[in-house]
Amino acid sequence: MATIVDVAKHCGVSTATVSMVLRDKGRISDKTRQRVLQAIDELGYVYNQTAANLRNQHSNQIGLLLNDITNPFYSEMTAGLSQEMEDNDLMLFLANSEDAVARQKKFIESLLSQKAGGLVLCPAKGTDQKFLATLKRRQLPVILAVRDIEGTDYDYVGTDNFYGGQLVTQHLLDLGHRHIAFIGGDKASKNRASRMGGYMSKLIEHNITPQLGWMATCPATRNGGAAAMETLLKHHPEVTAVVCYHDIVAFGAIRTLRQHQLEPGKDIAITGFDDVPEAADTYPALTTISVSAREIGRRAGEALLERIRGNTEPQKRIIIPPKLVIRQSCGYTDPNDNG
Amino acid sequence: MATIVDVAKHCGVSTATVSMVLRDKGRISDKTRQRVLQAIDELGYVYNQTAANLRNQHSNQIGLLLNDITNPFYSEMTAGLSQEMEDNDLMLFLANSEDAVARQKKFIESLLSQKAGGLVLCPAKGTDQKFLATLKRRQLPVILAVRDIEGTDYDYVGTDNFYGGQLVTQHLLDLGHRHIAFIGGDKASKNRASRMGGYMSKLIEHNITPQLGWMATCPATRNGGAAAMETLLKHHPEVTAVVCYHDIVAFGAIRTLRQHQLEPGKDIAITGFDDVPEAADTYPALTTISVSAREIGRRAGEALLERIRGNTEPQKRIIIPPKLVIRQSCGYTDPNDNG
DNA sequence: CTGAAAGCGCTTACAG
DNA sequence: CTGAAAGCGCTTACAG
Repeated sequence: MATIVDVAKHCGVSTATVSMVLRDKGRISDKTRQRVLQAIDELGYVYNQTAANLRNQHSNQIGLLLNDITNPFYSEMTAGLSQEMEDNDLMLFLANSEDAVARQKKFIESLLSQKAGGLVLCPAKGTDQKFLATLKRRQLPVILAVRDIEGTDYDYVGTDNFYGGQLVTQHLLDLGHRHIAFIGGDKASKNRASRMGGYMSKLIEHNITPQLGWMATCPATRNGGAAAMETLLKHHPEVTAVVCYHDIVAFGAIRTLRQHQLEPGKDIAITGFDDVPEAADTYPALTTISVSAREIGRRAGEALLERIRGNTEPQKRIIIPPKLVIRQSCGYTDPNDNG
Repeated sequence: MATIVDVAKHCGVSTATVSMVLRDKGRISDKTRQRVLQAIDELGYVYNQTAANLRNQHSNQIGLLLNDITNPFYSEMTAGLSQEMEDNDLMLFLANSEDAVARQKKFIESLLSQKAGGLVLCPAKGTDQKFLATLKRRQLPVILAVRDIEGTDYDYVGTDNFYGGQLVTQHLLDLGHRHIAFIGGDKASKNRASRMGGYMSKLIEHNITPQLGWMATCPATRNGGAAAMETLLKHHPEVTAVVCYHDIVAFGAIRTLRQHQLEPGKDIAITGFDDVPEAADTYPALTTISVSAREIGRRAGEALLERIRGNTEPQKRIIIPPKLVIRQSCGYTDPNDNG
């Protein structure tokens, strides 16, 4: 395996020169550059990034930690980030925390040990500021994505969950619904709290008292949504519409509806959050909040790049405005006809 | 930042000793080990993997190249592989080729430059043996996943596409269908050819002449499926059932069906391939071929680990048997009633 | 515009 | 069971 030394010898220059043409740095005469390039070609030289990493004290690698890559929302986000990284010759380390802080910690320690250049973090449930503070000390640039953490000064890229919750609830109210439930999500989830906050604020605005029984937590999965809908149906038959924590929960809830021969959009209105690709293709297609996961990934990548390049501006919070996407899962007609 | 040298000095041993306790190698007396561990703790020493990578001439990093991480099939596979990697303290590089050989090449070159330990490759469309042969020379362990390439001796993990195509076609034939179409997938796709081969073999077995007009290629996306179904409906109204290249194509096709007020499973039978999570939650739920993407990811990881550890057995081909999953998209009743 | 040389932080072969 | 030292292949500060 040829090294930079071989290349240098082969064309009678120093290794410094070779290194410089390799990275387009410093002033090298065109003639020398050509000679070096040719030697590289002739020797089949391959740049050894591991040596550069050691010498540079940092690598061209960045991490992405997700809770659940299996959720299409995160796949889309990953695609957006991956694109951004590729365009900048950075390599992307991927790991799935599955919402376990222990896994998260392990991954981040590997990152540190690899001298990774940065991290896009969708923090696992239960991540505390203290943990982030230790990260801070280690000088690793971090961008928080999707899930915010209070009391940190890392940049954050996400959406306005409160407003999204309002948007979807207002839509249901406009359609005439008065008995509106909210299901799904973890009790400790801040995003859930915000979405539910938006939901409740709209109920109040319309003089409807939020009922505790209308609000149920559940794992943010298809099965979680299905189970939550099951108990909701049993105990609160008065409900005519349900706001789901996100699309995946909604899909599970719809499954339960169908098992009860209830038609979403006709017998009961249902909404999601995220606007995952599948949402447009279910039957009826899901009315939901579009959050542009891909855009979140892209913007997180951009923000991370800036930090890696040494930008030390104060904390930035990039909030991508949510949009209501009206499809068929809330029907077209006056819901009072059915409820 | 403390190094191994600092640790060694701090407890009066050599760096060799520290290195050895760090990696649980060689014989170190328990007393020495304890002293070293304590020094590490006291100094807040962090192992520098980049130095180890340079010294070892290879890293603890492996690559995963996908065509489309946005397809839930690949997300599931990624989750399976990621799990396997984590269990073995390997880091996973992810990249999306989007079926462009140029991107694929670039990623693999980065991997080589990083001295990655191996690669799980879902080759991009148009990958030729020649390219794989050069990889071979570079000594990078590679496992092919999902898409096979002829004329290479790399291990392969995938499913039996031909048999899967047969399974689904036989099901449709059993239900009484005689005019069965096959839509979706790229003309050059080997997997598509195999699935379609299975489909045709079953038609022939039942004395049905496969019609060219019943078989349409299309991009393997939702929109591709939707468009293909559109033209099929227009030109071949005699068709009562359609085998889709995979689930995502089927979801797009179903969208078109709905737009024409056609009910899948009643007016027309439709099947998928992959058994993506969504398939169980669409309405009607999709009859499809289960391929266990997660298992493919896991097995690919296992196979790669073996190769990394120096196993030089001849090429291994791991074929995970496909299973027919009957749901509602082909109906329950005699399809002749409708067609 | 180019060269000589130190050093990044490990691991391992060798000696004891 | 442990130590001294070479070397992995780069990059950069310095000198010219």
